[in-house]
Amino acid sequence: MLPDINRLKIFYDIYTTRSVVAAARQANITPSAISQQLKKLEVEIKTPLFTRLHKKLVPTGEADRLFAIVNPFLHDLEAGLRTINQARTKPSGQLRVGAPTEFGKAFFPGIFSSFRKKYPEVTFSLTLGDPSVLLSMVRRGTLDFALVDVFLTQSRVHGDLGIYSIEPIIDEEVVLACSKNYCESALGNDFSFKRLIAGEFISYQPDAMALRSWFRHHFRKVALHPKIVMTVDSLQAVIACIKHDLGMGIIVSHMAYDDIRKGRIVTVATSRKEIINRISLVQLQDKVPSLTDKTFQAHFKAAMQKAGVLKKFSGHGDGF
Amino acid sequence: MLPDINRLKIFYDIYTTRSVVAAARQANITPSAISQQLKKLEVEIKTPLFTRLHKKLVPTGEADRLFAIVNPFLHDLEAGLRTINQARTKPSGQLRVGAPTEFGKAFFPGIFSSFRKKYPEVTFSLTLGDPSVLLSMVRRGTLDFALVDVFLTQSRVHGDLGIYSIEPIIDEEVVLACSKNYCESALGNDFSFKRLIAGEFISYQPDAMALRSWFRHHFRKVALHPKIVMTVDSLQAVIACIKHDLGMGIIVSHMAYDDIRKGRIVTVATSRKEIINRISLVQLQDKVPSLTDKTFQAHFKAAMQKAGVLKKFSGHGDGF
DNA sequence: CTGGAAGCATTAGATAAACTTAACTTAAAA
DNA sequence: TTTTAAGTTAAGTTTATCTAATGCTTCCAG
Repeated sequence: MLPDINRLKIFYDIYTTRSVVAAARQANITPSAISQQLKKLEVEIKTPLFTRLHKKLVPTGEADRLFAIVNPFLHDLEAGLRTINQARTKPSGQLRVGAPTEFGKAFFPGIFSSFRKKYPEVTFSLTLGDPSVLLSMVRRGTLDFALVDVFLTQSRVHGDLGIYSIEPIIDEEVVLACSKNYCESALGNDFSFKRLIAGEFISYQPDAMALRSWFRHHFRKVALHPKIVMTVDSLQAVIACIKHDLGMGIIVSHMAYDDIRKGRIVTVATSRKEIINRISLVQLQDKVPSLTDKTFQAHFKAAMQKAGVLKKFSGHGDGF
Repeated sequence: MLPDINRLKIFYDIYTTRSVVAAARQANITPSAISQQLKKLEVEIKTPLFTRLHKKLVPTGEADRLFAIVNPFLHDLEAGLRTINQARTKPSGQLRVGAPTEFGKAFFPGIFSSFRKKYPEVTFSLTLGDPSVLLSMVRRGTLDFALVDVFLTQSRVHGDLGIYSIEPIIDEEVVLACSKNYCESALGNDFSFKRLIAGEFISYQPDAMALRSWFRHHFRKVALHPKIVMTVDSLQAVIACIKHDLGMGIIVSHMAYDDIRKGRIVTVATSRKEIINRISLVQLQDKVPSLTDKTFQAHFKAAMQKAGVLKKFSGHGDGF
């Protein structure tokens, strides 16, 4: 059905130059080869493309139509390859990264912005989502890499983790927090299970998964019916609610660093260590990272380092 | 710079199937060949296109971009070739024809219309112009063929006529005509040079070329200062002016067939035969005419035959 | 946990192209 | 007329593509 596509390039050379000899020079082969290729192409598509006039080739209407198809393609191809190739010396092109919803919303806009100041040829596509979604996108090649809470999913990821390279980047401290006010008036500074469970809570989802796992971790008990006074699927919003004395909520400590340091927000401490949410950089094990990948990842890690995530509150931050 | 383009087709097969084996089936070659070609392509463009996962090929971002270029091209190409090929069994596509201005305006709309009733897949591009323009367009392949007053130009066509195939189609009788009224009242039915030159004329151009050559032909004299009462570059308009007794004008007899037959318009007869304007079908000698070409040309000739151009008034109509 | 099965990669050898050289044709220029 | 330039053709060579056979790895079934 389709002709030999290389011949179309030769056709292009002939069409643009209107000459076999000129086309041969352009293609760095002999006129004879050009002539033969053109003939074969005409046989393949069963249509004459040029009327042979002495020392001249006059394109037929079919040649015009074919050229109209081939010409833009060859230009697109050349431009595309130039772009692709230039990405080997200078970061450029689109970077497709995935991140957990809250984490992504909080950090990436700023990181993207600062990165693009250095490398304006790079564009981004940020996908926010659950680990399982992000991992499968990485596996399908839809994402170049993703930041993922691997610990949370490790077990229930379909397919095996062996195909990924997983590099821990930061450990988020997951804490139950409330305002200083609330801590004194509602809890009387008492962090016992009984006292806590009787309080009010702000949750991300109606099922209060995060809350339940916090209680499971810290008290080995299930918080049967926490009194959810507010449900909002945004970390920033939960922090704001806490500050307005609405109740207690699960937050990531470094996201409210200043408020905690200055005592406006209090984290509920128990005898057990805090839950650590390990966020890792996940990419395909066998993928050779592009220059753009590597450059951005370095930039990202530096930014995380600089933000000093976690280390301020506990000691188990630097992972492996 | 550019990679081997055939490999891009193989890349396309791999990308769409995400599998070497499936691509091999599609291309009717062995998986080994596919694998080798992919490897060579990746070396050529110095960019990995797929990360090899067990039993799976995951496209990189570069592969996505390349595919975005190759995919539409292959589809366009296939569609284009289908169209081109179908033109071998059924007239279709664009027919680019040239014609003298007046002749084209008068005949082609109707002929195109009747042709498209039979062959709705054919579209037209009609170029009206002088012989020299039309011939050079034919020579450059911009027109598939043209109707041309060859006699008028024969001598001053640049390049030689040998490259064209020239087939006389019709001989137009070029006459000086006026209304019956005008003939009687203004000329007194006297067609002598003196009487004629004293009359009023309708001309196409201010320089009255056609008029002058009519007088040169019929009286061997130059009509020095004909009294041009109207200038309009349209044969139909000139005929209308004549019918309104405005004066005499050069027209092509068959265009006013009915009016002449019924005596409403009178042609000025002299001792010499009428000027014959031979219109020929011109195309490149060596061009193999497409089915669409041939079908339309047959249709055109039949229509001319049916119109019975010229034969009604004189005998030298059927050319060679 | 062991033994196919399935998919991809690699090699060498076979096959099929693409290319070159050289001779020929033709039309235009000198 | 001779010369030149462009295109074509035929034959031989070179190059590249393909196949066949083999190995590797992972997945799945027994």
